[in-house]
Amino acid sequence: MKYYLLKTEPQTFSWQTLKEMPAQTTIWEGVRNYQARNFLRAMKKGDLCLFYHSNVTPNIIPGIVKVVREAYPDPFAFDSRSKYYDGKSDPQNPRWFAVDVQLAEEFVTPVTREQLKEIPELAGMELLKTGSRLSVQPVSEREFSIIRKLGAKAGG
DNA sequence: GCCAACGTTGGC
DNA sequence: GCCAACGTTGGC
Repeated sequence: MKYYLLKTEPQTFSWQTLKEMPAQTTIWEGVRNYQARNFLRAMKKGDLCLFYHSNVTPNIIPGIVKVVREAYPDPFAFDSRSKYYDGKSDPQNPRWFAVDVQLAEEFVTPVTREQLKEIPELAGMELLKTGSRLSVQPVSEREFSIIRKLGAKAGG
């Protein structure tokens, strides 16, 4: 099993919205960066992802989602009305992919970026690197387990 | 293939 | 709102 982190701006797609989705499941679409795309394609059913809210104060991880459908062509890339439309993506040879994820675990206490920065073992995390913009990124088992424990702890 | 210009991301 | 970091575009 592998671990990842998925970034989303709450104004685009929030944890709350996910909770209200049927079966608390959503397509993870709109990834338009090749490196992020490659991580999406590497995901296997059952892999777990930290759900990260970027571009908001505070930045938090409210919980964990799991991959319930492995990578398939991102339908939004072919929809000319979508902001994620990419005319250069050929349906016969799709350029962009999506996965489906389902809410797996809601943290008792959302984990904040501030908290993460205080933990020496997390200093190497991609998320915390200056200028990191990768919206889909791998997380080590160790990092994942530390963050999961933080979230499970009542009172932060 | 280089690289300047430009647009976007995202923490602060 | 600022701006550094980064990815992409396109002229040459």
